[in-house]
Amino acid sequence: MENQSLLSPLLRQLADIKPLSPALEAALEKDFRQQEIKKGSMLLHEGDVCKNLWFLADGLLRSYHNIGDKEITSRIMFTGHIVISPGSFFTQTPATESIEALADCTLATLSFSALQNIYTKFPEFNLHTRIITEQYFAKQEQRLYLLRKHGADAKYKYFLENYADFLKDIPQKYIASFLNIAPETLSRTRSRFSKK
Amino acid sequence: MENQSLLSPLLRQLADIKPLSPALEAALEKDFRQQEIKKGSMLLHEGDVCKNLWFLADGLLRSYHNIGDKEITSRIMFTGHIVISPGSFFTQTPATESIEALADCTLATLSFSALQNIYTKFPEFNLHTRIITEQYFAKQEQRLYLLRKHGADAKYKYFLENYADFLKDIPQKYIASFLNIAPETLSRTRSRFSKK
DNA sequence: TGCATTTCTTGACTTTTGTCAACAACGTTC
DNA sequence: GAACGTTGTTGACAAAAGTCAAGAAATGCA
Repeated sequence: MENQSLLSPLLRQLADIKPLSPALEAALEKDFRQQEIKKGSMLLHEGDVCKNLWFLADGLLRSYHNIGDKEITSRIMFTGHIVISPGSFFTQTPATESIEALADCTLATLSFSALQNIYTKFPEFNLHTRIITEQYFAKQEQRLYLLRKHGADAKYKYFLENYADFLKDIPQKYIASFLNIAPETLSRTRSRFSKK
Repeated sequence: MENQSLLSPLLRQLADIKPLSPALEAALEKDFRQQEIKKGSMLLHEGDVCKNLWFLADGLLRSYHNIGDKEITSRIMFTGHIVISPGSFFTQTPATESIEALADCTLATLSFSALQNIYTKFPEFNLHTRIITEQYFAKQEQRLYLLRKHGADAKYKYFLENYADFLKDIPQKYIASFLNIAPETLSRTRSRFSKK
């Protein structure tokens, strides 16, 4: 990858877990390639295999499922996130979700096969990804907790306390979808909250 | 651990990922200890740090959150599962969930610190746990998908297709809690389904 | 700046689910 | 096998959220 600074936040994140050998760092810089996508375009289509891992150097992404005739937002990912469709990437089977860009994005892209080669050549990299997977796992738990909350008010309150800072500039319809409630319900909940 | 056969399903699972060196296998057999708990007893209390990883050699466990005045089931774990409270175990911070035994259980228990020692002595073990964490991560996604489904009927249908085989002998009130619906609603949904 | 599109809000209404209560079914224990 | 506690079912009702529709506000684009 030519533009080294794009990858440096990720490399720093990895080095914080355990310093990377120069050879491993060089391999990562070689195998990640830069990718730009425009707001509104799709990074992954439901049914396709997620063949890449992305580091979102800048921008905003949304993953969603089509359930019946409506879209339900599974995750919203912003600058600094490592992005995959987990079930699809890990097992290289068709994805059940799509990923779209909510803003122009700059990505660093690593293919599944390149990652496997890195694991083979640098077995110590398993430590880094083990820990990162654990971190994202714990985040998923928090997400599950939100969805289990009863009542739009409780969900919105939890959202304010745990996600609002990150998801400040996002259209409300996506927040509603993230909370798994109708946009109208969110609108009413918000006006009820602001009256207090 | 004296009773080697208790651990062998886990060792086989690990060896399927990549064969274990005899030294690593010996270390695991040494550090895992056998533990029995009775139906109804607690394996982990909300607020405590999850200091152990368990391999559920036999039995049935349920994890749940106390939300408001009611319990909401997060997971149901049966024979063969690796059990932790993820957010708590990975970061050694207080758990937000409790784990109770729905049946008499036989467990193989590994402490967090023993696991860290194993990582230090056998860095190659990170490969195994990286892959296992990925597998459980993908399962969580499926769980999230269920909770996002709208309507008791759709949830129950998804449950039948994806979980029913595993959760056959479990009281319905826990299934209802697993689906995040009231037991009465599940009862009505079931009777509606059986009429078709 | 002005027009067009999208998003947000509000109201009226419908549908779904939760709640409470009574009772039936089941399993356990003595 | 009788009495108990637990679990599951059913009904009536209340509460919550979804839906549809109209208009306001915000945004994007020419």
